Amino acid sequence: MSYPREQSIQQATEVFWLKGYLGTGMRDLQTALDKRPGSIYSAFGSKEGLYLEVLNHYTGVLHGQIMAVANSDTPLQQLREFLRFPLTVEDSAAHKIQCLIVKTQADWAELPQGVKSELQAALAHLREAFQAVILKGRSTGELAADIPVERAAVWLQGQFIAMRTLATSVETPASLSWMVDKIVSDLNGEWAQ
Amino acid sequence: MSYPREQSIQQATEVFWLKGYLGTGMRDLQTALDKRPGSIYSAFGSKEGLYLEVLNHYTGVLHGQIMAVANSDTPLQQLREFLRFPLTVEDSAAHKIQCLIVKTQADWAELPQGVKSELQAALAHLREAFQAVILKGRSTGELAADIPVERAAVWLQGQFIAMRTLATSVETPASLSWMVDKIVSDLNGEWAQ
DNA sequence: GCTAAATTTGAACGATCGTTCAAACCATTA
DNA sequence: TAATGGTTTGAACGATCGTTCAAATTTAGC
Repeated sequence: MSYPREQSIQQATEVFWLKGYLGTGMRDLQTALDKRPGSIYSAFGSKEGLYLEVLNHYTGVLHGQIMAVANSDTPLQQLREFLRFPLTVEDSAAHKIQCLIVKTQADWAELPQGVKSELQAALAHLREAFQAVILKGRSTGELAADIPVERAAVWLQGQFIAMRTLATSVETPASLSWMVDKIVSDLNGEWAQ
Repeated sequence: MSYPREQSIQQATEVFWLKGYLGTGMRDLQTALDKRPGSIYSAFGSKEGLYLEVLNHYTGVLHGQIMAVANSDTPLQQLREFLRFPLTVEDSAAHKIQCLIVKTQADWAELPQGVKSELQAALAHLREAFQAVILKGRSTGELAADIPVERAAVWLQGQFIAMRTLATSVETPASLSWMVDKIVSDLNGEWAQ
């Protein structure tokens, strides 16, 4: 009984990811989920409620991917693959290059309070995962022992945003893969205090 | 007679910058410009037409700022100040931290074609300015002679996006000013081919 | 097979969207 | 003063927005 709910969340994710929170209408969602408005409202309460579930699910998956990087034996090597992956999606899924969280963040002033706070929480949650990557890299020796962990985590999140934003505005995202190497290289660059 | 037009564009910029293209309604604009719908439509044709003028004006100003960096004698020093500046805006203007172009880019799938192409052009135009900064830095010796110019320009645009996006989601943007130093330092970091 | 509870349906609501246009207004010239 | 040409006005349009809810349908228990 809660299986179709999971399915609805995935279909809604597709729409929100493509059109954004403001740009997605209830009628888009009715089409995507093949459900009438009353069903959606009885299951999720509101457009915001549905989006919050989408966002939480999305964040959980992304967090899991980053933690898998952190938990590997060669985190920096895995980080490379994690960063490179979105550059390789086919054209038909080009909207998936940009992170759903960053995309929604852009509409900040117009978002309902519930979405705002959940976005903040999602960003903080992912930052923890990036921090775990840094810590693990330090323990495997792939990163210098004196790298400032919190700053590096923020910075890494920034590089993640930069690459994915640039990639959305470029014809062949894969041509940006040199940036992955620069990110990893700069991680071991200067961190002057 | 075209002075109030300039003024209207500036007032419209404020609204679009705060609320985004989708989030801004004609009624928001009517209030901000203190004009009735007919006046706005006779002057700008449509919401899209007004936004295009806003975007072009905005891009021109930003381009000018970056070119001023490129034309200075110490471009890297000026780049520092250019990058640091948005981190110092007062709370009431927090929406000005994020670049209007990047903000609008996030709504890509929902934008009218005219806005899409103008956004692409704006990004390319600014990239040229960043490229001029790199070239000048190379010629003053602040940058290594063998730095890959085009890649560095793209990368610099990415760092610009990263910093401003991170800064919008942080309580005290000024606390990110260490990132400015890292950007300049990484500019002289590895650019392995 | 019958009943009760849970779920789904889809027409319809009021609000707001971008936009239009006849009428009112204003400045300039005759 | 009267006529003219350009602006500005603001009520109103059709479309779409998020949402509601009584009725129809499906499901579960006996």
